Amino acid sequence: MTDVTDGTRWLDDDEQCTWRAFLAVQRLLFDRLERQLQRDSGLPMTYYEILVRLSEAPDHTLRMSQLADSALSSRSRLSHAVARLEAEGWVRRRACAEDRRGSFAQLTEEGMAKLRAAAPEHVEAVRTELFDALTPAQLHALREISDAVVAHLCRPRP
Amino acid sequence: MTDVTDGTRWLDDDEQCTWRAFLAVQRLLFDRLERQLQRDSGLPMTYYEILVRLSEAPDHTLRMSQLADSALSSRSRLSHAVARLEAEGWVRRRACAEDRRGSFAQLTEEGMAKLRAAAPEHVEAVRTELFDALTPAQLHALREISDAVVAHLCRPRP
DNA sequence: ATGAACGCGTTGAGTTCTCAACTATTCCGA
DNA sequence: TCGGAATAGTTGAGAACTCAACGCGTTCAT
Repeated sequence: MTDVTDGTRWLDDDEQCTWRAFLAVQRLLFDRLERQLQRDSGLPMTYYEILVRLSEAPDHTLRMSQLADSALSSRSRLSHAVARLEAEGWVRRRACAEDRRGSFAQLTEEGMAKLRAAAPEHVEAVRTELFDALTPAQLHALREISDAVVAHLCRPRP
Repeated sequence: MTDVTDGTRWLDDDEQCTWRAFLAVQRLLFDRLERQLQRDSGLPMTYYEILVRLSEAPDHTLRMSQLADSALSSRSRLSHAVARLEAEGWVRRRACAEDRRGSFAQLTEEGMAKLRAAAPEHVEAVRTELFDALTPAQLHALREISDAVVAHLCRPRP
């Protein structure tokens, strides 16, 4: 698996450990946050994320494609998600006059209430599970690392 | 949402940015790796992970519960996953004589071949999408941060 | 002015995941 | 040694996601 004759740039032991530790964070942390949010509020994190982004938009309204971009979701995923959020009464779709292919998603009052109810426990979980584990220096490093990776992933594809 | 009278330890602006950047890494990076592996090898990352852990075990064999622990998977998730891997002929289940509730999962030769075929492109993707974005110092920091979070999450629950 | 290419959003089928319930076995204290 | 609790693993139903295909509106080059 670490044969060097095949042109693959395999990971060395250190890199391997780093990668696996990072993978472990990803699984352990997000499984836990997902579970907390589901148990306490009946929402997957991606749906919560959608409510958050809408709550920050002017008039609590965003074009579907802008919402997909800001929630880092595929169009399809967002469509399915908004369908459920609409059925629950937390989001409403509105037609777009300027571009009649498009549509708006708008957070309803009930949706805003739902978000307000869900937020405290979720934020508390993020804090206790992640932030409380790290020193201020580590938090700062995490910020820079994350920004670097995001920039790298969003660069024009080579 | 940032009302301080309710006892919730809200995130300040800096923390908010850190959290969102980290969340973005999680979504962008793992969506991409997942997609690459699915496209090139027809495997979800969690299934790939299972094959990896088995390949590292003595006799390519592990108890289901050990496998679940080492792949950071729930029992149920693992059961479903192994069912598919077995149907593909990549894993075989074996009864456990010492504890007749238990069972072993063993990687087959075909499973090993599958893993060998899938690995190079996946490792290459991990390298180009993550490692190439970071300086050696950042990689080192990422390792320490990840270890700290994992230790924090695995500590005896308070 | 027209038609091809593109963009927006949705849909349906199939896959993977979660949760809760279940069987079967083992452990352990009285 | 008996019986309840704990452990191993599986199952099925339902939720969420992916992919590919689609319908319809817009854009743009000719």
